[in-house]
Amino acid sequence: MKSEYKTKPRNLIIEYLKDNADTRFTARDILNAVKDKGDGLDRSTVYRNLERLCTEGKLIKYKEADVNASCYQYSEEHESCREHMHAQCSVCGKIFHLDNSIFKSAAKKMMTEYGIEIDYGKSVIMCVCEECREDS
Amino acid sequence: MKSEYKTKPRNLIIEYLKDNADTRFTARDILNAVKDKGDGLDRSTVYRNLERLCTEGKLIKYKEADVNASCYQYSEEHESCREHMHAQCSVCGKIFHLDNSIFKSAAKKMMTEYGIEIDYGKSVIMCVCEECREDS
DNA sequence: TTGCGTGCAAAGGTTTTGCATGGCA
DNA sequence: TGCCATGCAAAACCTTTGCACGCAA
Repeated sequence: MKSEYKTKPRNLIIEYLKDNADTRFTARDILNAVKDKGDGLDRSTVYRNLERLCTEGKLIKYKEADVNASCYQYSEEHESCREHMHAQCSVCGKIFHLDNSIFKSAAKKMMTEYGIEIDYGKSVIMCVCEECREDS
Repeated sequence: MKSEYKTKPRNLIIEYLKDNADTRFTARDILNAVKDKGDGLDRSTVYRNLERLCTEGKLIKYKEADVNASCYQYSEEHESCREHMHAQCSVCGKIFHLDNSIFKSAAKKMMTEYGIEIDYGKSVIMCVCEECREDS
């Protein structure tokens, strides 16, 4: 891993991530937010930084059926997002970090019945959260 | 729903779907496959047909983190792919249709611990299948 | 004949890449 | 000074759309 320099663009991006922890956002969201603050930032810089953060495991990258762009999600509390499963509300997009123990029984059955082994870090279960159920 | 015409391009696409049931593919995969067979087919025709098949519920459309293009999946046997969960091998892309009963315990815990309700039809659990585990 | 489907071309959006410049350590 | 990161521009992709033409029923 290359050493890392602290630069203004990078700080702006990190700042955005911290302000938007546990929600989904796209590269464009970051660009717009930074622009609204009066700062400038180039697309390629955003993409390169997001890419790096993903490689370092600090960020999750995924795609949603209804969204053209890649979505990202950052979480300060969860260092090991590659090791547990996530659930996402298909209405509001909120993300939940699921404890692997929940799937103990399911994992066993998936292995015996289908011969497959869960890849927890890459799995996202779609769901509807409490708030969104109440709203409807 | 408009009435449906049987055309050569549409047949080529359907043929591809049947030859590639239960695997993921992109619009480009279809274009390439058809081109390799010596036939011609336009991008827009492929997209329009895939769109229609999705609307009719005969095809599932989804996106993967590592793949830029939309992925599709067709299954002859499973009419109700919107009602059960799927698992996909992150190595070879093979898709498995999971019986919802497997998640009985997990679903209960997700509800009590996180207040979330699984959306089976939209969920895809990433996994590694038996063959791919043996290969590595 | 009617109207649906196709091919073509163009456009819009996302993401990547090469390169020279600028800035951190 | 020596790298690393940035900005800019261009290009590569994916996907959608308008339109005229062709073809199935």
